[in-house]
Amino acid sequence: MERPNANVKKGPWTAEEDEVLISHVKKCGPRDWSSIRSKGLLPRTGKSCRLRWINKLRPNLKTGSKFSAEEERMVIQLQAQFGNKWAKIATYLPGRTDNDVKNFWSTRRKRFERILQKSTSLQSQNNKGKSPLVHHELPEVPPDPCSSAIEEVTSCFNNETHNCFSNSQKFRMVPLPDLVKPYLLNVEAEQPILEATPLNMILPIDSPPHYSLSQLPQPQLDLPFLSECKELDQDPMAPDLLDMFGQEVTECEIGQKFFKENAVSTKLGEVKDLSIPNFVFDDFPPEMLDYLETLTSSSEL
DNA sequence: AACTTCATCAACCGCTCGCGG
DNA sequence: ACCGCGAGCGGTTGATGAAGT
Repeated sequence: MERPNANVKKGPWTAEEDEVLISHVKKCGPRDWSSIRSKGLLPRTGKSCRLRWINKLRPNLKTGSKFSAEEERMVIQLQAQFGNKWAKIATYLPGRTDNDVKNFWSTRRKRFERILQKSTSLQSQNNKGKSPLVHHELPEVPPDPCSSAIEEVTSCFNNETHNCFSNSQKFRMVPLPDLVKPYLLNVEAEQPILEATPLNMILPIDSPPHYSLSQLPQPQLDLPFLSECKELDQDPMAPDLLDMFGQEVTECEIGQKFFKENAVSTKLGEVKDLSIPNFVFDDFPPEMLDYLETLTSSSEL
């Protein structure tokens, strides 16, 4: 058993340490991590050894190569589907680790937040002495029965005043592709920067190839269906559910498997999972979440 | 050239989960 | 049922280099 803090080395790995670790894995396989230290092979914790193997030494890793546009799209879609389940997402991206995906996502999140911050501070500067930005200046979008709640949330996210509670029919939209390439946001523009983006337009980014359900990459590991999803699979209600809520999924062409893995309901959590990266919701005040819950539960099955 | 800002990556930490005793 | 342990996961931090000013 490992004794904590007893002669444990931390920090960057050396080539020699890598060699030792690789030869351990060759001998014993990628397991028994803690024995590496207990046998005196390396002064590293089992945890550290495992991480080093998973993230750097494992064969067929795409180390050093940037995420392709395809991979970026996959991450966006899968994150919207699974949330921050980086390990799970990584199984759909050959050669990528959970750490890679996590780093990728947090980089974009930070970038987006920074741009949003710049954007709002610029707006408040521009609005000094003027009447504040009001909704009638913004593009008006007819409510969509399927996605209005989501669009509304999206619009609220980009509206620093959060006053969309009182005017739910007019939207200030965040074009979600900019979550991927937020540098496309024109923060200098005086005019309303963002145009309404219907939800079904969100996914195509930079003329992407179309995924079909069968084309979507399979995970590298077998991910068993959740039991409730098996039930869903056999549930005679399932076609109706697909009609009502699967539309977004099928339009997004995320894939039947994903859909099945996430029990469908109109609860807020699933709305989150199906549509918008979770961080969009992170800073919402509780009343907004309650409000969304109300919106979604009004069409409860 | 010096400084700042930003992006990327590697690694650690704390927590949870599952398993075996 | 409980406990201890190892493995795995997600969040976070720190180092480093590139790009911008």
